Amino acid sequence: MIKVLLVDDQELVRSGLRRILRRKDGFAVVGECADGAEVEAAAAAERPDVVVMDLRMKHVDGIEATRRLQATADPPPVLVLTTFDDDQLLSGALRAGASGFLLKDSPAEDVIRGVRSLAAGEACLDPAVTGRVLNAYRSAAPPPEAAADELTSREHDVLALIGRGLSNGEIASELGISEVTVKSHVGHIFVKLGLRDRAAAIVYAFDHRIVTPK
Amino acid sequence: MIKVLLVDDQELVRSGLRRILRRKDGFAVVGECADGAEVEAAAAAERPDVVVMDLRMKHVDGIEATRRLQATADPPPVLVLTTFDDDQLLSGALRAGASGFLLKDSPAEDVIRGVRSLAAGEACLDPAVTGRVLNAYRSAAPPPEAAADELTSREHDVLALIGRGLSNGEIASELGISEVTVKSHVGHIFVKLGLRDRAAAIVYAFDHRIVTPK
DNA sequence: TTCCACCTCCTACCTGAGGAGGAGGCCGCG
DNA sequence: CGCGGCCTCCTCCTCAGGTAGGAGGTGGAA
Repeated sequence: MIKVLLVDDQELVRSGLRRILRRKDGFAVVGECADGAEVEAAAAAERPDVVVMDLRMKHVDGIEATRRLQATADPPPVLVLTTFDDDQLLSGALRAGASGFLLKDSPAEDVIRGVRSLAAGEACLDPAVTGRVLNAYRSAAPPPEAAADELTSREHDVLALIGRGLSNGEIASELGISEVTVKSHVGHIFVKLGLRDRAAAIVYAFDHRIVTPK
Repeated sequence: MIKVLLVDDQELVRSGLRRILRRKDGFAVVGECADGAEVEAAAAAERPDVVVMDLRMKHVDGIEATRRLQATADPPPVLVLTTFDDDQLLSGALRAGASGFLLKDSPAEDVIRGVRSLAAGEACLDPAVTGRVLNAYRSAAPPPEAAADELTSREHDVLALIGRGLSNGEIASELGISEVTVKSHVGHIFVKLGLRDRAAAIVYAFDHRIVTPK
């Protein structure tokens, strides 16, 4: 039996979900909240296996409620169910610790599947948003540091500092050598990598993961 | 009618998939490959809407085949179907450009759903692996878009081009304005964002996801 | 030893980038 | 209507950045 806590400020939505879950075996709605502020207390009292959470709510929105809930001890997984397919919401919800993200125009069976997945410790994404998460994943954990191997180790050091936006003078004092020497290294880097100026070098450094954003 | 190309070195698996797809309306298996090396040619000949791809194959494995396929013009989406839930495979397949990743112990209906999703331009992940992708997403893409909103839209355009390593002159011709004007915009950007030079601006652009690596 | 790659530092020179300070035109808002 | 923000373009000036061509020192490999 999977215990579910429903969080949505609209009674209509909650009753719809209640109905859907009741029609299937194996689910029990153990509580409902109309406001994100109530979620923590309700979860502590009812110990649900899954929390189904709307995002747009008055007072405390779903993202903040999710964040607070996930900060408690042994929190239940949160399945976000929202009307709006918005990057801000998606990112915010997942970063707040949600394990599932479904759009409200999903068929009822998808919601059922989602709740089951989360109860099993898995995660669940709406197909409509999976692509975007995938893109982030792809660009996120890059394979190795690609082949900038034509560079000597010193040149590599210099390129890394260029990639951080440092001037030749700063690189010089950072490495404890003269600015002239830095210029020499920089020139060699440009020739070897076919770059035109340090702007191109910075872009190269990011593209080849010699430095990474923020 | 969704045209599907099956790629698996085991005839048994292909026939199983063929059967599953034939039982449902709206699917047509337009080709089969037993080797990753054949995929490119088959896709070019049959123009499938979705490619269902095994990973473990002789000669050319599924990841390499996916990579090659995605490098062609207007490639079909690839749904990876594999026996092994392995991080290396997951990461490799997604990075190679796969839009879906399902495990072979998924129920038939999940495969059907996956193919439909991919044909619709969406993506699809097995619940068992979604969690890991989500974790990467969380730790990876901090803010999808931070507030560089103090910039005017034109300044934002200019910053994006700076971030791609362009010179003032190149930005000018790209935007169809004079280099002098570009310099003016650039100066305003520096003041507003507290940057010292264009090197810092490039780093800023990457850090704030105004441009992204590779 | 000789050779070579690398690191270091040098001079001299040229150009793009950035700062300072405006100016004119367009448009939306009070 | 006038004000202010934005976009556009201008000049004059300075300097960091980049090019060109070298020279001396080290250490490892042939």
